[in-house]
Amino acid sequence: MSGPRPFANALEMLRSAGLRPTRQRLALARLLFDKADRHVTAEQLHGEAVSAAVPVSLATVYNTLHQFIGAGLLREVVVNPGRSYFDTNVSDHHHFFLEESGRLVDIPGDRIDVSNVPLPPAGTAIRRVDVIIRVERDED
Amino acid sequence: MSGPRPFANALEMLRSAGLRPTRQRLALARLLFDKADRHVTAEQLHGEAVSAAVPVSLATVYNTLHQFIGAGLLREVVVNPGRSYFDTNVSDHHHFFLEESGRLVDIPGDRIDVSNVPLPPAGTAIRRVDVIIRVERDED
DNA sequence: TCAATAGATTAGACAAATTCTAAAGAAGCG
DNA sequence: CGCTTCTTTAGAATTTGTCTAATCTATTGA
Repeated sequence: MSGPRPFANALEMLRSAGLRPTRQRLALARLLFDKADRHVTAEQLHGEAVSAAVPVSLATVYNTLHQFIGAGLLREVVVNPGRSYFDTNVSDHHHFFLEESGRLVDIPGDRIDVSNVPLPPAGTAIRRVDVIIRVERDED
Repeated sequence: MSGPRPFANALEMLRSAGLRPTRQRLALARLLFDKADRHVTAEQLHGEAVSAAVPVSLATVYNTLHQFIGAGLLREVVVNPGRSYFDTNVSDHHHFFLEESGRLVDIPGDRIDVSNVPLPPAGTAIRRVDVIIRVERDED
């Protein structure tokens, strides 16, 4: 759905990112990338790690998530004030956001067109375009 | 830039919204709407009120901002985890976000096209489409 | 005008998410 | 193995925003 994963396993992925393959980082990488594209919060991921009997603190989860973002392995999605989602899909795409449930749904980049974009303010260059389509329960 | 303001003054605006025109709400409405389109945080607005010798607590600033949102006088823009911007422009439009400075710049709705939007997930309806163009300082 | 009342404001406590700090632990390297 | 560097961690601190209970104020109608 978002192209082949570039890494055969977590160890290789961490090595390529220049991050020491510690027990915590290996476990978090597996939790994040072994399944399909995911949108997780730090608390969620920490809960999964604890459930999987991986000894890891919440501070380390935050550290690791930010290191993964820095390495381009992960993307942050901001839809809600006061809570961040971390998206394992780093290809070009956008999101539906279901406000009631807090769920994010990917929209592949080629399934939506953003065109006629004006020039960015003087002295700046576009880094990323985020389209967030906020949806609500349909009264049927 | 965003059409004529629908209200001649703050008093009339609050009345139409069914909100008692208290000293605090009147002052905050003037700070927000007397100038051109603005993007402010709650802390910023509180600071402005205090500077203008308006006695108002931060709690009231938050209450008032949310009441104004409920009345359709204001819109919340979410671009940064852990901080909300309140936008006095409620017409159809989008934003450039300058990450380094935290500044928002309006993009009129008719200056950008979002097309070919896929159907929302079953049982949901689109409430709003937000386009956030993240820009960074251009290395010239 | 004035008292009654419904609604508004406030200080300060509280809450949630995230970051920081300083100390202890683990990796990598010779 | 021992040294050095990087990592993890508990817990404190920070930040943003909300809640509570008491006080205050706008409105209303006699």
